[in-house]
Amino acid sequence: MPELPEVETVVRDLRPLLEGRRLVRVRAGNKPLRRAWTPKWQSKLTGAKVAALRRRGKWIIIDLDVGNLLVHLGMTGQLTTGAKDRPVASHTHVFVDLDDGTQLRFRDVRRFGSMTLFETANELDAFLAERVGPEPFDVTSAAFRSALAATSRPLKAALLDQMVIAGVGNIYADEALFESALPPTLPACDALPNEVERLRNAIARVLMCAVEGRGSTIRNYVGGSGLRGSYQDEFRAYGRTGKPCYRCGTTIVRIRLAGRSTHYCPSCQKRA
DNA sequence: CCGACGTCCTGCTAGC
DNA sequence: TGCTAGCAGGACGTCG
Repeated sequence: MPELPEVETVVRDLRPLLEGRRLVRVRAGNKPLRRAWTPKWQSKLTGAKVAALRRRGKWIIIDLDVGNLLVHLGMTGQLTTGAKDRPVASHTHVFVDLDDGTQLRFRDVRRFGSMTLFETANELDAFLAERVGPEPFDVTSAAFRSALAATSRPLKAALLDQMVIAGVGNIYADEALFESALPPTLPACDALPNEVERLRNAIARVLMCAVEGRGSTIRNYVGGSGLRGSYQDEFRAYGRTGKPCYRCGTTIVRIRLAGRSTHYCPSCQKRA
């Protein structure tokens, strides 16, 4: 469900509610998540103080004085706070009581998400280093160009690769490709330098606008305080199968690429 | 090594 | 109305 803008929104929402708080009690259900929850973490986390909240790619990092909690929302994950006694939604897997009487909850219907504790910063950094590449707002032209030059996969597949660029998922890959008027099927290594630069700028622009709109709510995404996003109203390619292209009027088509639905305009997402 | 593809899981809906 | 195939903001293991 969540890509960079949604994850960033959750982090921004939760930051003022979590930073400086102490964890009073931590409880996890027994249904396994993507990465198994270890029971000993419960005691390890009790009394821990939240130093900071940050995002890396699609990962949420909760820095504590006893280590770092690393959260991934997978497809359907929700991380929210609120009154401890609010009704418990189905598929809620982790409950964290805070010292101000509120409760942080991790809910994930499909359980593709995870919440794990790293006891040292080194372990966390090593874990992230092997699966998260440059942030889209920081990546240099040269780095992005060489990452794309190194693969023959279609552009769409390359954008979904978190080591190529962190935080882009199925929606924003389609939106950025539309914005830069590039075919999703183009082998990444065939993209010309000016095309790569156009794509890099489009990714940053699309993600920035989406963050401003608090992400996209298509199905069940909610921010840290339960608010929905609005960027779904700005989609120009994703989910617009059969509708006219905003640029040229041609019907937007959907194909299967890299195992994912891919939406694009067959007429204007072509090379000059 | 690289890339394509299946799998994990549950719920919703389009289409018969 | 009722059923079911197919699909869903992701990541990773396996196979060729």
